[in-house]
Amino acid sequence: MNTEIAEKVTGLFPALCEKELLEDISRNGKLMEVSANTVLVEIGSYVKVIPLVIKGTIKVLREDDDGNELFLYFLNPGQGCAMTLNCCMANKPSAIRAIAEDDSELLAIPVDYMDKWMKQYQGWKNFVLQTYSDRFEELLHTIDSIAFMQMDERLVKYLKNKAAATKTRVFKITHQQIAYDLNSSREVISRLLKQLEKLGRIKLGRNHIELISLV
DNA sequence: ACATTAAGTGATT
DNA sequence: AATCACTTAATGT
Repeated sequence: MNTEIAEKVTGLFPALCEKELLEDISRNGKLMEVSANTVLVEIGSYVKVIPLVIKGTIKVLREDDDGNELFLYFLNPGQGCAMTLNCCMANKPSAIRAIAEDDSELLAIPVDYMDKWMKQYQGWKNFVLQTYSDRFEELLHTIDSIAFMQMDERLVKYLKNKAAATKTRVFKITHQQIAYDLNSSREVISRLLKQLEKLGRIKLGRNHIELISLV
């Protein structure tokens, strides 16, 4: 029994605290460290492990037919990837790409245990359902923001989101990358960022953005 | 000093 | 809000 894993899971995933489940997890899960920008799940790939986030931030994004990307959401410690759960159970290729936003630590659970644990452990089942539920809600918000919100609001939301996920107010990022994430164009992002700077809500520099007051 | 890349701008759709 | 064509500024070699 790997106590390191057990401790981390108890701390971050209270839903998974059943004794036998905890033992099962610590026996079969593998801790892995990934550095920033590592691609964890590629679109079209078949996923064989379920990652639970222990430390860091994972960015989940979608891509359209032309290869334009669209940022969906961040995964933080204490969360698992709903898409992965989904794909694993249905044995379908991934519809999303997941990349490490920061240096992160994951607990990888082999998919083979999915079925068994779903039946065997109430806590695991609850965790899976909760994960689905959380993401579903999140996705609805994302849809709202694409369908109904203006770019400026989406940008502010994106910045806030990123700040919350990475727990920092200064990020190293280019306007172009934000444009990719939001499926917009660099000029539009630059102009909107400029406005925010004029309002004193952020501070701009080459390759970095500092958040001042994003209410 | 020069090339490269990020960011700013005005005009057009 | 996106795209184009161009300028300006910062950075690496």
